[in-house]
Amino acid sequence: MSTPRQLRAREVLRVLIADDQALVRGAIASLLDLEPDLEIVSQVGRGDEVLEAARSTRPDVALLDVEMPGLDGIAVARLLREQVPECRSLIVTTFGRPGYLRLALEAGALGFVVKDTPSGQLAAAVRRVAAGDTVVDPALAAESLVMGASPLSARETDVLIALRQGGTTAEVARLLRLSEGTVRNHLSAAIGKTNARNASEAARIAAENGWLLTP
Amino acid sequence: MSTPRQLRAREVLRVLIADDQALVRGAIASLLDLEPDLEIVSQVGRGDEVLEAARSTRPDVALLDVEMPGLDGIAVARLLREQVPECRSLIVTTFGRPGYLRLALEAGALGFVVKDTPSGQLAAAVRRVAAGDTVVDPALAAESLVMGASPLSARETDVLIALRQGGTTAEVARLLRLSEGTVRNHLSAAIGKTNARNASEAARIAAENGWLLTP
DNA sequence: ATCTGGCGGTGACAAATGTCATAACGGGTG
DNA sequence: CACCCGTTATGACATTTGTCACCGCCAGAT
Repeated sequence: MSTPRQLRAREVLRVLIADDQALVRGAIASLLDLEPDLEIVSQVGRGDEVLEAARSTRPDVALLDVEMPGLDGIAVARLLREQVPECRSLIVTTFGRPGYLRLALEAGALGFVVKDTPSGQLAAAVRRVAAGDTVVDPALAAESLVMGASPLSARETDVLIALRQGGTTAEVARLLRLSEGTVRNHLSAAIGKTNARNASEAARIAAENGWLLTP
Repeated sequence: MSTPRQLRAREVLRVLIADDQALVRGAIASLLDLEPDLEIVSQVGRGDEVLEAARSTRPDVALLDVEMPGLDGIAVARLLREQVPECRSLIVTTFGRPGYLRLALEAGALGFVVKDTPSGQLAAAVRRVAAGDTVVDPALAAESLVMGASPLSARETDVLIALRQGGTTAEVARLLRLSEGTVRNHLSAAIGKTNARNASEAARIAAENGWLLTP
């Protein structure tokens, strides 16, 4: 039934895996290695190591975690699109942040699945992305539509990001070279837009919606 | 090639896997299935489904994620210890919270590894736990010693937990049936003990240290 | 029985945070 | 050009949050 006579060069799909948790990375590799038409050609644990690995091992598909040290998976997808365009990106992430999906697609990723999709479907997603189809988690797609894009302005986003790292507003002001009053203004706007009741809740809500990635 | 003539009863170790992320769960299963002496007898995605699965499938070792809906992995380990004592527990967690380790050992878990240990070592950890040895991530063990037990009183812990769910102190007070002033006092104490600069930072620090699990 | 120390609680006070009005500046857009 | 929007900034003000002194309770020690 399969077609042994079609001796295309593209019979075996070369796959790169990027995930910061070694155990998960190895486990996914062993899962995909069971498929005869998939070959794991590279495994990396940091976002900023993907590009070099992709250049040297020429994968057809890159499985990218979003949360990684060095560089997040969405930024990596953007780089791959520009510099290694023959490698398609499939984002595989822990949290179903609706905003991540939109950013990922804008960054040129073809696929987006969350880590609690059935493990049997991953190989199928890889094949479809390799073929040029887009693969998107349906539940997340729906949520992403209602949620829409981030309502936060660029500066408001910066302030929330800084707030999650340094603690107080005074420190945020110093970090961003702003006056304290300005920081409070941005925070007040962000609190209103996120329907939060204080700054830390606003930061939490924004993070949960995937609005704190620099686009 | 395998050894059909060595018909020992204990030749194959029966393993249960509990993790809320289906993809990770399946991937770990396929990783361990490569080992001829390990057999995956059960996979569950919720903490409160483990006990029933353990009773019906009689595993030798249970791999338990800490973060799970229904019941956290440490509480599950405690239950297994009491009600299915022949099943040893191995905690496999995403975050290396030092406090988790201590709680896990107190709950009767024999092993504790974080998800960024090399994937090749997982099978070895399973075998050692099955044999009754304790397996602990060395880096985490050292950190756990310096960190020690939680400095927070029971009530302070309650307040921080409530703060992470409801937003403002007023809501925390209503949730816990306390006066607002009392909540502020507990928070002040917690802020001092954690060297934080405001309540939300204290909550974050306590969570990162694994001090917010009800022991 | 009395002392003592930790914990939980109350109220007063100080400091930080959130809100609002206002204004100047620059970049786009009609 | 006039206009709108985002950014930065200031000052005034209400509210929330953090700190502290003090009190009552209970358990263990003396």
